Amino acid sequence: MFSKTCEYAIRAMIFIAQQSKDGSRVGIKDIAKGIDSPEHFIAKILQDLGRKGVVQSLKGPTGGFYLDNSGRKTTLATIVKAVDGDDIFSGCGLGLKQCSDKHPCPLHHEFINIRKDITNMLNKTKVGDLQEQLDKKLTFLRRD
Amino acid sequence: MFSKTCEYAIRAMIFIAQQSKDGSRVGIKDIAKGIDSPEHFIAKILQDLGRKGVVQSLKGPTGGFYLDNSGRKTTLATIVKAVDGDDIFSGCGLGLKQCSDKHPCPLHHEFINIRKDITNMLNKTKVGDLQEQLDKKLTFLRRD
DNA sequence: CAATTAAAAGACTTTTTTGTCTTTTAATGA
DNA sequence: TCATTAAAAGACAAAAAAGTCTTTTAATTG
Ligand code: FES
Ligand code: FES
Repeated sequence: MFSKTCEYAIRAMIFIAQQSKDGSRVGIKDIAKGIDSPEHFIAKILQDLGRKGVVQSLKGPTGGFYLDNSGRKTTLATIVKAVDGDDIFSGCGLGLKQCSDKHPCPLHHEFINIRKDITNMLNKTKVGDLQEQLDKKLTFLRRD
Repeated sequence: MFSKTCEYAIRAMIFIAQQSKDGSRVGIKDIAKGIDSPEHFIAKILQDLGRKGVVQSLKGPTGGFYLDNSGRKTTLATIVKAVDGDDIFSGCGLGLKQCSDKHPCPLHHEFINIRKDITNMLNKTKVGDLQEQLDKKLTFLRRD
């Protein structure tokens, strides 16, 4: 469904939202531990998201990654598009070069419904909402 | 969603169902052309499906790949499982080692609905059904 | 301003996926 | 039986994804 990179990205964003909700910042090492990902790998992913304006960061002592109130409203769709591109939103399920109603693949009519559901879900789900459920210990970012 | 290998596999199975419906067989070259895939790559994929009993084949002159009436009832789920494993049927959407109701990731409750829809779709869709729509030129296996 | 801290940048390696090529095996039919 | 045909098998290569490591840049604080 999503690339590993994208899975880590989503998990990291939720973790950052949680850890920075009081206005503080969270470092790469804590993020890597918090979401159980390779430290240098998630660093690279977040730097990329930083350049794209999806996450904010600050260097130096007391520095780290954080999300402000507007960042907490970021949807999963924004993250997925930034990391994996928009294949999942508009690509053909059977790998034809173009998905098209006029020239549909055998799976098209079944697939577009699923694709629409995925799109809706990603568009409506905000990082902040997921972080709130995490705070209530209703969900988890890693398996211990 | 699916690997390239799996996309080619599904397209090839539908093409084979179409070309062998009169009891004849279809060769690798025709399959590769018919679904616009690399010839040697789809050969390897089909040999794999052959070993797993998902497609039938015969060597020598007049040989090739074919599907009998029972093979035409093969579901997409069978093909996807044979090629990509069952990650899409039971894996966690955010990459946790295990998907679990007791220890859900932040996306779990949204994700399981989509996963269920995908599973249902793959379970109910048979190669033969897709082939019939292809015959009526309602759908296509390649872009020209 | 100097030492320290932490992200940014980027080179590099490993693994997986995708794709190619050659040789072998089996079936057919003249 | 022997030449031909076509898949099976398996080695090999290229590209992409995933992961690691080192050096540079920027912010903070004493
Ligand atoms: S053409 Fe394949 S999903 Fe639309
Ligand atoms: S735990 Fe992530 S989808 Fe179920």
